[in-house]
Amino acid sequence: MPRTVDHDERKSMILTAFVEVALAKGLHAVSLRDVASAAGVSLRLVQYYFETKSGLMQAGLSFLEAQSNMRWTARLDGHSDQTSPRAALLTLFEEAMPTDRKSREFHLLWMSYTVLALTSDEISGRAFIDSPNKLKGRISEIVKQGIGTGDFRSELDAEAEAAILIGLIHGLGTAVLIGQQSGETALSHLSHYLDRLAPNGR
Amino acid sequence: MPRTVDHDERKSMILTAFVEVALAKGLHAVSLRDVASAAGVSLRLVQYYFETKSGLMQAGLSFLEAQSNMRWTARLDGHSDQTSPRAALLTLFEEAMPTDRKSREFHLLWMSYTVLALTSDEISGRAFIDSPNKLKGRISEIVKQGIGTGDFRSELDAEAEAAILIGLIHGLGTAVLIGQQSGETALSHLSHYLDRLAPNGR
DNA sequence: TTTTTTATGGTACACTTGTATCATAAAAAA
DNA sequence: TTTTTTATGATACAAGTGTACCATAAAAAA
Repeated sequence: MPRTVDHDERKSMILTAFVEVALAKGLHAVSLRDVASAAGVSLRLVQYYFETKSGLMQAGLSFLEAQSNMRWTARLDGHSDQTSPRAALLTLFEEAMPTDRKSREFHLLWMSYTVLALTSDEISGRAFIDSPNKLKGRISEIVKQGIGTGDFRSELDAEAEAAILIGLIHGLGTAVLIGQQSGETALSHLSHYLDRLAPNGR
Repeated sequence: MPRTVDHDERKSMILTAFVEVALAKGLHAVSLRDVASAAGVSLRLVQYYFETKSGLMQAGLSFLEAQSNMRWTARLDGHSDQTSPRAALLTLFEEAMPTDRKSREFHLLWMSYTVLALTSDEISGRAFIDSPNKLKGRISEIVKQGIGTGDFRSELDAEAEAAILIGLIHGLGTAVLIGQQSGETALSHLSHYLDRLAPNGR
């Protein structure tokens, strides 16, 4: 096995270029040549590492997912358990809102992929169900915990609350992304909403 | 002026074909030839009526908006004023959830256009802010009215409530669209949420 | 040193795309 | 009836696309 080059490193370099192009021209308009040129490699090399365009697109999605997961764990590390349920949810919201550039980029591409998965079948739609479901599970846990500690009202249905909360997160996130709302007001709305879950809540 | 043909009728016939193709292949993959063939006309004719592809795309968006407006007014006619604020909001939700085929199609295309507007500048992004803002205004009115009649708690901030509600509508709508949630559960969550706005609400 | 495998470059092909051009039927206006 | 405007058809063109094929440097294995 000669010329041993780190395959994964090469791949992620190309994928970084892919993301760059997708952000500049739109995911639907990405071409192999664009990616190659953005990565500073030949067209052939992109083919070599991803076989087909469809392969590149799927790898791009996985790449995004991985990056997002890293972000989430980095953000939620340390924060665990001792903080109040309310603070935990707020941290979740802060991470989920597309406020900084990186996050906005992720939201945009994720949305683009969602549309693609809904129309063509080049992209499997499973990720777009599994990923929010995972988040929903996390939220549900926090809500349950909050009910247990008395931070939240005892009559709350944790599952239903979690469904509403991810709906809110997604809806407000999109509103921020398209510029209908600022990130700050969205967060204040979420905070306002959390107040109502408390037993003494207005 | 010879050969007087109803221009608008011809246009909307072609636009119907456009929507059909966009649903089948995805908005990003629509070609003028596809539309022409779906409409049973020549490529030249599509050019004749819409000049350029960009023209067709923009006309397609206006077409969708117009159709959606017709649906909204048709649904909300008669319902006005006498019904309770809660019932009025529920009707709004029912209309906004992508449950039937027509509504799902609209949601999908609207989302596709949103993505397009965010990446390329072929499509103006204003519609995607104005349209939800109009809805937000309507909701805000209903909430205000509900506060006035005592149906809703007096301490509510109508504007903030409206922002939260459109966020919820959008978020849950997308969840239904991608199949993460059924329309029924989404509606039940919304109904559940509305309970909390009442003065006696849990 | 020869051979074989890995990694990379160059390029050609068939196809689709949007757009532009030339032609023409048909009906109103002269 | 002739002329002019409107509506439609056929087709050509240049550009960009994904994919396939052929070559080759370089390093490990023989």
